[in-house]
Amino acid sequence: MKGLSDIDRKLTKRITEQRQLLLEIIQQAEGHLDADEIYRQARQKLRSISLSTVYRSLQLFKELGLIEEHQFDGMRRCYEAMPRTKHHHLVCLSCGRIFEFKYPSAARLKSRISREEGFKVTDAEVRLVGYCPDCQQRLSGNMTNSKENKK
Amino acid sequence: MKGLSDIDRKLTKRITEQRQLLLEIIQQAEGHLDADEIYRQARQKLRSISLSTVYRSLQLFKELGLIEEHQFDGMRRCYEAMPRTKHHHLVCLSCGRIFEFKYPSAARLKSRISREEGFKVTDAEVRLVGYCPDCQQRLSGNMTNSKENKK
DNA sequence: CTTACTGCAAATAGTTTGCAAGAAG
DNA sequence: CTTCTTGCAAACTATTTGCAGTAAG
Repeated sequence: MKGLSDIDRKLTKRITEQRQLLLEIIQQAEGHLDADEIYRQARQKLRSISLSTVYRSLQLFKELGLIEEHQFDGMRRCYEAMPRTKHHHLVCLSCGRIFEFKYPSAARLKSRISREEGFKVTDAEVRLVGYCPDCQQRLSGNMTNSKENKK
Repeated sequence: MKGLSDIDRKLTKRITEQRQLLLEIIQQAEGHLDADEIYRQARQKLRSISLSTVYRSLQLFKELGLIEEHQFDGMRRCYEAMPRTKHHHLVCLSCGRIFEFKYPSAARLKSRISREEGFKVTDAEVRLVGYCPDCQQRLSGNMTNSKENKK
């Protein structure tokens, strides 16, 4: 016991090879990666890395505000480097890919609800689901049901 | 084999005591229930019902368009009777309760994205997170961390 | 009889945790 | 040496599946 209160604990975060690598992978990625994809990519550079390290690092990055975590209905969680500009997501029900779009009006909604409902809104996210141009084409052409891609 | 193609199978859905009970519970509920809560409520009326029946019925109701499934980041899935009027959700980060609000502009966004991006948008959902009036009060008053309620 | 539905137990998927060893300050 | 981090294996949680028995048409 050194006289430190509970609040003061966990001060020193080390920059390890693993963490550096993982963060790099997330930041280099154009899109959104799930834990397993990050793990697979990391193993190509650092054979010995473990899945728990991935999960623990993601947790840490989240706390530090370096990345953002999303979970779209029914899908596994995915991560992206903290975006400089706020955006929203469009999920394709067929191929599972995630697209982004801007929607500045969300800020207005946020303050409206805060004002009208007394709810302190910390974040507003708009999620659209549907079919991307590619999949619309593919699905109309042949009847092959291709829903199992991202399983 | 009766000459039925794959598409023709699974035609007859039976109305069983279990299904009736489960649907009733969901429809009577004011808010959103998760599978386990539905299970617990169902057992009070029908002791022998099993959790897998609950899951299988939820699946069925979803397919039939009788209920809607939601999954808010990190939380377990929850269900509500198919709402007559479209609404969106506000999740309290402290107590986990889910509130609803209307946002007609979402329809406009939906058609805008369809038009501009060639994405066929089937649904638009706005999700706000933050702190409900009750929790704001409670959290400012005393420092007792009450995040574990809904765990 | 044939098909649908159920409860039970076992399987899965994704994620988290305990622990002992190792590396950093 | 004290604290932080890691890999491994085991634990956990939410959900799904296989199966044999039962009920319904």
